[in-house]
Amino acid sequence: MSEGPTRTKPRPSAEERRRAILDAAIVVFARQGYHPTRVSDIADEAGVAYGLVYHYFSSKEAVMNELFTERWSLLLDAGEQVKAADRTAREKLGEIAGFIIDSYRHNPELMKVIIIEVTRAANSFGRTHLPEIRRAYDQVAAIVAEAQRSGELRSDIDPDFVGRSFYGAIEQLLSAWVFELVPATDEEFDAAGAMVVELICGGLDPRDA
Amino acid sequence: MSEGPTRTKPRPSAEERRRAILDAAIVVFARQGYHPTRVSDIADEAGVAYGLVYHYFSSKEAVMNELFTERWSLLLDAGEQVKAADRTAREKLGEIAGFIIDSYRHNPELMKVIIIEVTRAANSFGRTHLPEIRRAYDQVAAIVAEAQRSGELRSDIDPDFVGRSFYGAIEQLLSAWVFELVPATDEEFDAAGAMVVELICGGLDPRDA
DNA sequence: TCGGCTAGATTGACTGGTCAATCAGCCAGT
DNA sequence: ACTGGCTGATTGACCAGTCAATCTAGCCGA
Repeated sequence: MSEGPTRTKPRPSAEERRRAILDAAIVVFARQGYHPTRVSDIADEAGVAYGLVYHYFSSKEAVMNELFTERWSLLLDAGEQVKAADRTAREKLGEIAGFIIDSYRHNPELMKVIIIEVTRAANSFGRTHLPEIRRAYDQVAAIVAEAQRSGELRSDIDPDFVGRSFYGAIEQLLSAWVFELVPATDEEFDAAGAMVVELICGGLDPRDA
Repeated sequence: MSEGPTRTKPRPSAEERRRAILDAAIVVFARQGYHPTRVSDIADEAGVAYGLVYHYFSSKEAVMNELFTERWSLLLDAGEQVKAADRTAREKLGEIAGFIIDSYRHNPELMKVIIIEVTRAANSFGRTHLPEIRRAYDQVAAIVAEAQRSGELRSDIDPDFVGRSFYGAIEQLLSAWVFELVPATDEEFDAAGAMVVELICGGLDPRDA
């Protein structure tokens, strides 16, 4: 076989290896779910030896935590930005919804794993990461509370409840795409954000239409 | 020890035994979650031998399925009743929310198990029972669709999306009680139903208030 | 330039512990 | 004395995490 003249396979850097393992984990977690996947599945998908996973991560659980934390901190950062911006509450909620929907659009497997295995998995990772998850709810609640103070939104509904419901609606939205109950097309993605905001902010009353 | 004169322990009927096992399962599933509970935990809680669980049920999974199906069919029946009733959509959704909240009020452990282990557990029982779960969403969607046709509700939001969001909000509501983020008091129970309906049907617009 | 040397990366067979499910009988009630 | 509800020790499968051995890159002194 003709080999290149100098080197044919430069060994990947530690960072690249780590990334390869994380990316492989996204693929297999998305395909089979967290619990049914064996560590060897991750290693095989990444094309590395079983033991190497433990060289870069302390446990299978740590791999999952890394995936979640990495992405969720982006979401929280975006939320803080939006919260501080000078816009109507409606626009702010629209941007948060849009950010999440775009995350799904560009990285459906990762978002599937995060929604199914963490956010909705109240007894496993959802329990562990409750504080971070709540922080996202609280951002929405804060936006709503401020808008209630200024009179932009009616004040007779608990803002914490709105925050939870907002994410409840979004979870259901993504779940429907994940389980292919609704086609995950660009048109759906574009329409979905507006729908969440309309439902939560605008309600269903015809006086509004 | 003074024993009664005739019989001290009439052996429980088969039906009673079966019930005792199901009730024990509710307690331990609610306490520890489905996956971490061993079949011996159920047997111990019920005060029966390990093997007896397998006399009445084919597997640990079958116990869980029975718990879910038993209760969910009540919910679906109630939903059909409400759907057919002669009321406004607002009232109908209020009754469905009220039914679920009352279920939690009177049987918090069972509802905890159903919400956490089935409804929100998209990768285990949630997957298995998706068709039945969807049926509940569809009832809400049908109520909304009819109200849209009659003009009671605005028509520019997909009723299927409303159905999913409605249950998304309720899931979050119950989850908050389950994890004691919000006190599960009678006042909360009474207020919660109205809040769901207001948010989903009434929206947040002050023009409405 | 070359060989030896070390640290860190990489390998995968193996171990230990966990349970779900089975099954060979036991015994209470008739 | 029979029979079917009932018992619980046993078995078999599974898999996360360990670890001793091997490899490789790059450094250093001759």
